[in-house]
Amino acid sequence: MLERSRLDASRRARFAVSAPTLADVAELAGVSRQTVSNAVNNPDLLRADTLARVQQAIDQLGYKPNRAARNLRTRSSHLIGLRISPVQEGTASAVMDRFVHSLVETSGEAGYHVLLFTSDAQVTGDPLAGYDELLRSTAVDAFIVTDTYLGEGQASWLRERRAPFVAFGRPWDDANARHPWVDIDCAAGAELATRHLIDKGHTRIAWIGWKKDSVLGEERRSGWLSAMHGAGLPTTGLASRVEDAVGSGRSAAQVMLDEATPTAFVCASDTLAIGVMHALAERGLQAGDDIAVVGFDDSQVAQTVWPGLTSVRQPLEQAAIEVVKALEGLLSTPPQVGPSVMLTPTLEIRGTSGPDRS
Amino acid sequence: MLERSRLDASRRARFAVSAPTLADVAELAGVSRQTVSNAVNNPDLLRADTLARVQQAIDQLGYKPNRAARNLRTRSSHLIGLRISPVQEGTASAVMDRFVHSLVETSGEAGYHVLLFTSDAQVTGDPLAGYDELLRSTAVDAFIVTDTYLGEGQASWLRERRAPFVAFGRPWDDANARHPWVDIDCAAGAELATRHLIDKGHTRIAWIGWKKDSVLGEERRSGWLSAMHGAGLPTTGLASRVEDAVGSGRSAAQVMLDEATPTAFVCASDTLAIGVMHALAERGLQAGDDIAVVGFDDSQVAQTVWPGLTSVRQPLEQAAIEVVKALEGLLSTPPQVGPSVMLTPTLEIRGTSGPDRS
DNA sequence: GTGAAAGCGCTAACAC
DNA sequence: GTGTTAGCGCTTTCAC
Repeated sequence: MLERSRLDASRRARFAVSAPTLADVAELAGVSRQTVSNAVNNPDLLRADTLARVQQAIDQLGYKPNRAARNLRTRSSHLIGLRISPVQEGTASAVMDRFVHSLVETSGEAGYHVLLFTSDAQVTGDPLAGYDELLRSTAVDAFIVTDTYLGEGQASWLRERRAPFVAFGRPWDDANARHPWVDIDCAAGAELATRHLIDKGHTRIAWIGWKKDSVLGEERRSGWLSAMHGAGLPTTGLASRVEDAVGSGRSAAQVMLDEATPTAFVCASDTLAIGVMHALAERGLQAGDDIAVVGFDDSQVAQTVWPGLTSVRQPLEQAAIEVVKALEGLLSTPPQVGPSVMLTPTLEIRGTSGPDRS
Repeated sequence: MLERSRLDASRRARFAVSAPTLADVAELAGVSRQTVSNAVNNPDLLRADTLARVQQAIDQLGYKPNRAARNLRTRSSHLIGLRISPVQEGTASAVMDRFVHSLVETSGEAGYHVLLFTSDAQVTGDPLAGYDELLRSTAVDAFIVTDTYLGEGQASWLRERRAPFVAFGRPWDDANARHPWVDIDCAAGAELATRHLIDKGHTRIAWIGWKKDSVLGEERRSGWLSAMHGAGLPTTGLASRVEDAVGSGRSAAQVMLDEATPTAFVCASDTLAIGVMHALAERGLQAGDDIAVVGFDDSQVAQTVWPGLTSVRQPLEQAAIEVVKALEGLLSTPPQVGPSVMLTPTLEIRGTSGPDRS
């Protein structure tokens, strides 16, 4: 083992053997440090035999380039920041979880790691504080922005500072946005769900959606609308707009059942769909057999609840792949911004979407 | 604006104005670079007026220390690695999600960021590959290890390499383990659930748990056992051990209902509890009114399913706080390893745990 | 194709 | 208290 007097005591205490450096490899392979660097980063530049010798030294020592040094030199961290928002208790949502996982997996393959942070909006009062800190301290190379339906705050702030970022979610407010984004066509999802019910013979299909100020909710609602109109079916009195909560879905369904006699419900979320199922249970009705229900997001609730909630599933794995692809373009030199990507959801058909038996 | 000819073109292209450095602040404040460094890291060393002058220069320039440079110098990244495992589709589990969020929040307050990575076990065949890479490239200061019930592989591997880590989960296999850990007393959770049912008048309370090779499952089962024994109630024929899947819980409940006539079920997970509820629904029985059911983990499913699944809730927020506390000790100089922490879960009482009406 | 020199931005050690 | 010096480990010119 090489003597490493250059190492300070605290490091020795923490790690038994200090990590080998470029210099160690160079010495062992009998080449200069640059040659080792080239072997790692530009192997094509080396002669085959030199490369082999260096490679062997690298393997023998278990050399890995030191991140901090590389980051300092290249001015990049190969880290991407992702802000996560608080878990919504009492709802069925599960989108972020799956997306984060896919993102970590995909970005890992591209050589990036995902750095999580929270907005601390409740602490500092500024939801952008987390971004600012990471950006100014050059901790991350880029950001992934989600929740774009909440407004263009994040996006415009980042754009102003010329911080590279990719949005998962279209720029709802800003038609002139130039940043790369990936989104899922949730109107198509709602349309898919509605058509499925129409195929099952339903003609009075209700929409339980979110309040009008939710752009996402209006978008999903438009899918229901166009499917209904496309089939020449009535929609009057069949739409309801409420908070995204189980109780809200329940009450909305109760009112709807009394006033509009639908045979099926399409909902903007699994949370609302579960609420509808509660309303049915209260009336002794069985979702699927008596009244059809379709949710949105294919949450764990949809997957496990009796008798299985038919639900629109977002292709989050694919979304993550596209996001990372956009990211790689953005971080290459010169930066390349490809076309934005819109993905189409699928429908997971389960027990709650039975045929019309009225 | 200062002229910054030292900056390379690619950086200028990406960020409009380069980040100010220590030298910029020093120049503006009319002090040396070291003094600025002290102002940031050891403000006590400066005279009040110097500190104020430097601070003003910092604010004026919007200076933030460059992470990479600081990391290189201090040999620490203030990053902690957390391996996430694939999302389990079709189950009700939600533990990791909540834990990750709490961890990000808590560690952020302590000056650490959470770096996510996956094992890529399916790709490389080595579940420890992710750890190895991050460790050898000195990308993280420490790890948070979860899933310790799967064996001591991660822990012993990290210990061998003297990598600092805190485990969320006790060292099941290794009584001699010296690393800090935080865990939740799930036996106490199961006991809590069982006692609650006993208080409700139930005497024939069945256990639907995991297979015998699951240490976690056996631990939870022991809580049910001790509550039953403590109340002098019979347990013979009332325990079942199955896979953690809705279908398994359903079949187990069917068999149990036929053979042992329980009036209540305690389950090792919400997933199994949902399975039990399916079995009840198939027999026209109402969970809560006819037969009581209690789950484990307080998942979104428990929170939203009709009529509300009573479930054991793990104090994950508190666990994250304790983990970060242990981490701070571990990363201080000299490293301090405090006592391990065992937290007690609570019971979220909902509709499925009604009184015995038999 | 390989080596020598320089320096990224910061902080530890020491001089004053 | 403050300034000077040195160097963390790497990559980027630029000679040869």
